[in-house]
Amino acid sequence: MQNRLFEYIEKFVSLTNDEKRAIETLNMFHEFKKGTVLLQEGQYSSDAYFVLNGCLRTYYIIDSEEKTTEFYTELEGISPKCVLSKEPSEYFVSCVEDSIVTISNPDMENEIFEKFPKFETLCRIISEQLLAKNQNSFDEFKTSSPEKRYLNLLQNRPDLIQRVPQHQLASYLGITPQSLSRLRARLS
Amino acid sequence: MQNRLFEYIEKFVSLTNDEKRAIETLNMFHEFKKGTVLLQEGQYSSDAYFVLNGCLRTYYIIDSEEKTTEFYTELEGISPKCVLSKEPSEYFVSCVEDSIVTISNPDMENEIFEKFPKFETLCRIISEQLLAKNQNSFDEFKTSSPEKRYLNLLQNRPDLIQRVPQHQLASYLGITPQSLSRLRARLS
DNA sequence: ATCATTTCTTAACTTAAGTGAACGATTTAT
DNA sequence: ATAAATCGTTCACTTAAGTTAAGAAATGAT
Repeated sequence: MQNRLFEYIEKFVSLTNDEKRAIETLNMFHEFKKGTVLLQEGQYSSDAYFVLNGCLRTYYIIDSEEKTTEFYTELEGISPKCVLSKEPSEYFVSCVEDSIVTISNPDMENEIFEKFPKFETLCRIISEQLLAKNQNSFDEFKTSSPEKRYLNLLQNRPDLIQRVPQHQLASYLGITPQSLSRLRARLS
Repeated sequence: MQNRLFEYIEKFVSLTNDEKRAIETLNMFHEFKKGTVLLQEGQYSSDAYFVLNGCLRTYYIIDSEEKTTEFYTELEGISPKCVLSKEPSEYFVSCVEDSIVTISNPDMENEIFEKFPKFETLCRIISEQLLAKNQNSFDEFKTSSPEKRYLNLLQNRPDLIQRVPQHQLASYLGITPQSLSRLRARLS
């Protein structure tokens, strides 16, 4: 699993053995069972998650209904809003599957940044890319109908449709589970 | 206008006179008339924009219809996707009002980063914050009905409803201009 | 100032999403 | 293994959004 992390990082910057060792000593690797809640609504937390294996999801509970807003699979990371805002979290993070995840926090990051400024460059680049990607997803969402969004998902993340329960997918698509069920029936 | 930029930056990091002068020599300040198109669909560009005064919007043309996805007003920045992807832009950027804008590009940024590493920290922090903000907006969008989204907008960016044409607001809310018109009638 | 274009609203109609409820199917807990 | 809870689908009904069209209002161009 370490290797998977290093390979990911080396898509952006090269790593010396020293740097790899520095990462290893941080002891960031954690394993969780399906259903484990990593972050609760209302909780203060400074933890960011990076998925090495498995699947996490973020969801709100609104009018006692779960509203899933995002799924994070292999090599995707979540830096929850509450980490930056330092306010209680508005949403939950939990494991859709058994998952292997790294957990880090700003203190660890700053420590690494000081020793190896390269990592700050890494984080800047990744943030910029995630922002562009997120903006793009948002644009696609705004400019598409639920049906188009579902077809899009089939194209771009077919794995999600397999590994994630329908009712979680539904709110991810901005609709009710019933509508998704109908939509699927309509398409076949 | 320079001052407005410095004040913004100094919300994140303090600036020495040296650093201010370095920024000034970059000559980033530009003034545009309402309606000016800064970026065309299909165009390659490495320019990022930061609004000091006025309002920019990003929009797609889909089936010969304009779909507005975002508005950028005072102290908001756009780093178009095509700058990072190095592919032709999928969308347009134009001025909703007469606007004063800084234009920068990765070369300028890297030059500054080398001289003043502090600016890379600045950019990382801003990216991280924008990402969190963008994710939050996306979440709100997904979990709200068009009506709720409109009411939200009234709350959070009432200025936009004044300064921006209805039909541009409509696609920003993910609906047609007719639906927005109806929705407004319904609410009063 | 006038004309042309664009924008906003309204209306009638169609289509799809929300809602509430029911019923197997599946999963989870004991 | 069995009961309980959750999940996915279907149905009938309601509500709202998409679509097409038309006309009034506002804006922009000459």
